[in-house]
Amino acid sequence: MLSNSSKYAIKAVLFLAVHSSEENKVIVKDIAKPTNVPQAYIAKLLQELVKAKIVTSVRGPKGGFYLNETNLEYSIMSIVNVIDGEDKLNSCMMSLEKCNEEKPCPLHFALSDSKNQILKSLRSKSIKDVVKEVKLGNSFLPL
Amino acid sequence: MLSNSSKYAIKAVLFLAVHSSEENKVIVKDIAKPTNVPQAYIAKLLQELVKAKIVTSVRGPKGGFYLNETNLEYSIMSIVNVIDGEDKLNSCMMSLEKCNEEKPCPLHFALSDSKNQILKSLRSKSIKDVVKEVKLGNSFLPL
DNA sequence: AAAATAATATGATAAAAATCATATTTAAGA
DNA sequence: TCTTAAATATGATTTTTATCATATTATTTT
Repeated sequence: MLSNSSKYAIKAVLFLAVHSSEENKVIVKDIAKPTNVPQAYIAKLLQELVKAKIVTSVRGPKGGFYLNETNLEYSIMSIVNVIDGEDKLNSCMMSLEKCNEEKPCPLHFALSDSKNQILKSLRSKSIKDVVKEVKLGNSFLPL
Repeated sequence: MLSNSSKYAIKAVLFLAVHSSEENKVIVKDIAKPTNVPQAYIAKLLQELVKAKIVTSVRGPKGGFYLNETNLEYSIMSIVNVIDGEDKLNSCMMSLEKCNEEKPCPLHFALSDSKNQILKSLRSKSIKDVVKEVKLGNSFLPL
């Protein structure tokens, strides 16, 4: 459902959301280690996120990555969309072209409600929301 | 979430559930075509399903695949378990080792309820149940 | 201006998943 | 018993995904 790449990207963004700011940028190495993601790999994903304006970067000494206020407003879904593409999550779970509400496939009712709920959650939850929960101690970040 | 292989396997099994019987066996070619699955590929998956006793096979002329009464009792989940392995679906959606109810990861609440619901559906729905729904016209089989 | 430090761009390699091909075994029917 | 039609076993190839490596560009500091 979520690709490895998406999971990595989410991890990196959440890490930045909690640990970075414009005054406190974080370099790839220091994102890779605590999130358990190969450095060169996360570097590549971060580049895509920067292009999509979900993450902010500054080159050179004292440079690094951070999330600004605008970045924090993005939804978790938007991260997935950038990395895996828009349609990936939106299709029938059996990958059946012809499946729809009028002609549902045999697993449609078993799966689609729950899947839609997942989509809704990912769309409605912003990065900022997640940070809030972590700060309140409702969820945890050993990524 | 579901691998391509699992989706193919489910398609093949559902096709057999509706179109086969001991008196009316179906050969790979005639499973591959209507389900839109490459023949050599589905043949391999069917072998695994036969080993797991979810599908019955007979070799030689007049041979082929079919589902007997026992086969029909298996759940959709059991197909997935055979093809993708037992744990695949049971792990945290972020693939975080340390995520659990006491120390939930940031996406735990957003995702785990829905995911558990999907698991429950897949576990409780038998192949026979699906056939019933198709026969009642509640769902459709152009796979 | 030069040196150092960081991201960025690009592409190579490795691993996994999906797909294809072929020889072997089994059972039916002539 | 021989031929034929089917599954089965095995492994090769291709494609996709994941991972690694390196040269380039931008920015700060000296």
